[in-house]
Amino acid sequence: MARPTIADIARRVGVSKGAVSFALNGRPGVSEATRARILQVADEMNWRPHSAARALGGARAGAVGLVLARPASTLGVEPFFAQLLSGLQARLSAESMAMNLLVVEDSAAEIETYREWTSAHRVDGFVLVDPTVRDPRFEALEALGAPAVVLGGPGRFGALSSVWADDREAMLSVVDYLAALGHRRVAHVAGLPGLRHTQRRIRALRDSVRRLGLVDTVSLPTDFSDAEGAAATRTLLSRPGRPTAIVYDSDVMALAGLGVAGEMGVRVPGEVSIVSFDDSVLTRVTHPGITSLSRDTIALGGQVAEVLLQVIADPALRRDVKTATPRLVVRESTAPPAPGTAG
Amino acid sequence: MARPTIADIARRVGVSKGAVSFALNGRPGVSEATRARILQVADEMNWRPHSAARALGGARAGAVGLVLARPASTLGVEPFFAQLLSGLQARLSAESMAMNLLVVEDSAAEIETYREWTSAHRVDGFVLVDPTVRDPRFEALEALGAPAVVLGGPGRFGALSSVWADDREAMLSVVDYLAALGHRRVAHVAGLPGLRHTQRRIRALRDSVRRLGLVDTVSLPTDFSDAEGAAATRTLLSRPGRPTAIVYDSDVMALAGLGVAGEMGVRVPGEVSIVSFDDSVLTRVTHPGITSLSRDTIALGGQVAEVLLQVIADPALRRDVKTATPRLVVRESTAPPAPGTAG
DNA sequence: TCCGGCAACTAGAGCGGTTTAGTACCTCGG
DNA sequence: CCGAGGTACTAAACCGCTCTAGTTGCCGGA
Repeated sequence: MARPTIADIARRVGVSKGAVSFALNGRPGVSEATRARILQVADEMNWRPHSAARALGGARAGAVGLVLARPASTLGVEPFFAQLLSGLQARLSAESMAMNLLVVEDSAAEIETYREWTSAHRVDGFVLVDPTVRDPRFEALEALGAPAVVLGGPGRFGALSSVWADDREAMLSVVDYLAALGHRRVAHVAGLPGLRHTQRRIRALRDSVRRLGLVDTVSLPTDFSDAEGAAATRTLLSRPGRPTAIVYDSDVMALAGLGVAGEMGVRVPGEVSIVSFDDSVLTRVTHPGITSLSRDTIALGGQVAEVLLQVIADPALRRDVKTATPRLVVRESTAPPAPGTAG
Repeated sequence: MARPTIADIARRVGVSKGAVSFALNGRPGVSEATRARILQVADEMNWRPHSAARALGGARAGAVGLVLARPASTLGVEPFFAQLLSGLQARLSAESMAMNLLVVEDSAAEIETYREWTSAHRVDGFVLVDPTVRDPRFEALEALGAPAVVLGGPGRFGALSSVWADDREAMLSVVDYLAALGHRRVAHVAGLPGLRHTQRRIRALRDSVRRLGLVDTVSLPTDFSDAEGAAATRTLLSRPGRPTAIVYDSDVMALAGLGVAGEMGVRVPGEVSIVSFDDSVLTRVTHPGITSLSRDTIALGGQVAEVLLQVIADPALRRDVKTATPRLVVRESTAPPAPGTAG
């Protein structure tokens, strides 16, 4: 027998489709005896709901959407997304919610996908990542009236809810640590300049200069690729008055930087200290291990999912959840600067 | 105005719903003039198809499913999936097909997901990865009659189509290269022992012993994690008569192995050569760079998508596509063995 | 002139659920 | 013994789209 429908169950039990629907959805209108009988028959017939039919009636789609406007190559190397994804799904699957994932070219395509999926009732809500400085996605999503959660830093995302970490505080803790070790020339290999968190980190570093009396700090923007991370490192290490410590916005770039230092014969941490803003297996596995800011990305995914579920349940709701600030895990890539270089 | 339906368009143009449906789907039954008018109005009203309604009629769901039964932590570190994903989507999005992704605990949960998504018409077909030696998923999918493509090695996957690479040939090419450099003691840090490709690689290595007159080859299975990769490396390098070359089944493990060698003061490639079975940014970025088998994973994803689309279009079809065998990219982690260690 | 055939369209059933309006029956107070 | 009110159910509309069967009008051939 092909897929059974509630009509099949109704016939077999000898009740109406409506009664079956009530019973299967646990709502009042049927006696306990009838409900039990219907559930038993549904189970025997191996019935499963037809999500399309449900969605048609205006009910939940039973899925959330995540659209990424990042080049595929960038996606590949960062553990961040995979971990975020599994954290999201751990929470979502408890609610039998699926996840629609799409990788697109740019944010225009991303917005078009939001339109299509909303119109098509394909998803009940969206997760947004990588908020940029003047991000057209917020307005578009608000216009669509689709529930959404932004994963980003502090600040406003239109009327959208958010889950955020304090990048500023994290950067300050890194620079405080380096300054305490005696470093005065700290450089920063940043990520995409358009991203909000890149801006926040750059600003936090600049503020540290004044506060801690550092000299000569600089932030070089990159596209997060290993190639640009390596190039930026090469630039920094070739300068007269080279930095004694470099902070990288991602673990892949930190790793690339470590490679460049080795290549140039610059000892780590003897001549330059290295800190990564992201922790992952990569930072643990290298030799020397890389001092990193560590956070529980899987838990972060769970929090995002939680907030999204709440917003889906009550679209009028708006929540802004601050997550734990990443803490610094010290490994072998950081040490006090060599005497004579610290000026 | 809320989301427009084809009925709204029909009313506005002054034709029936059926005519609108014909026009929008590019099928005969309306004149060119009417079709143009309908398309124009649809565009003006910003109409988008409601995929649930389409799926209800028994038509395509407009999505494919990828269910991964891997621990989230393993997922994170390998660029492989992200690249595969983007390759899949590049091809699928040309057909406006979306992708439903789910990470589950084990293959029982995976099979249950296949049941649910098939019943619910949520997807039109599936991509299967990580085929194991006696894999229950093939039978389950055949019973469901769902179109599917297995990404794996040569061999039968029940009646399912497949896209496969020749692991055996790849392993042989690695061992040939190492033997040509003069290595006689080659070790292998393998992946999960239950996976078919792990078995094939182990067998290929064993066969090389006889063919090339190597001594003392060994394959240590792992769970693909950096921890087990490091542990296996430690074991191998502590042995009397330690190997002069180690082949790793993944880039993360090769990286971990490189770290362990550094820790133990074993020079790479002076005292031990290292080869990774997977190429990615990680192998390029380290110092020394790791010699690796390289393949175009994004293109691979495209091929899988192509075959899946064909099988969805004609479920009776069965295709087995062999992909290009990975080619060896030599970097600095391999060299002839030091004199006196090669025996 | 009439009819067959075709192009261009319409009407409406159907997909598998949900939901509302309505009905039959039971119970209980007065 | 009657009617109000609650419970347990049925019938059917409805969601947006597809697709089949039918209808209309026009053209060309005998």
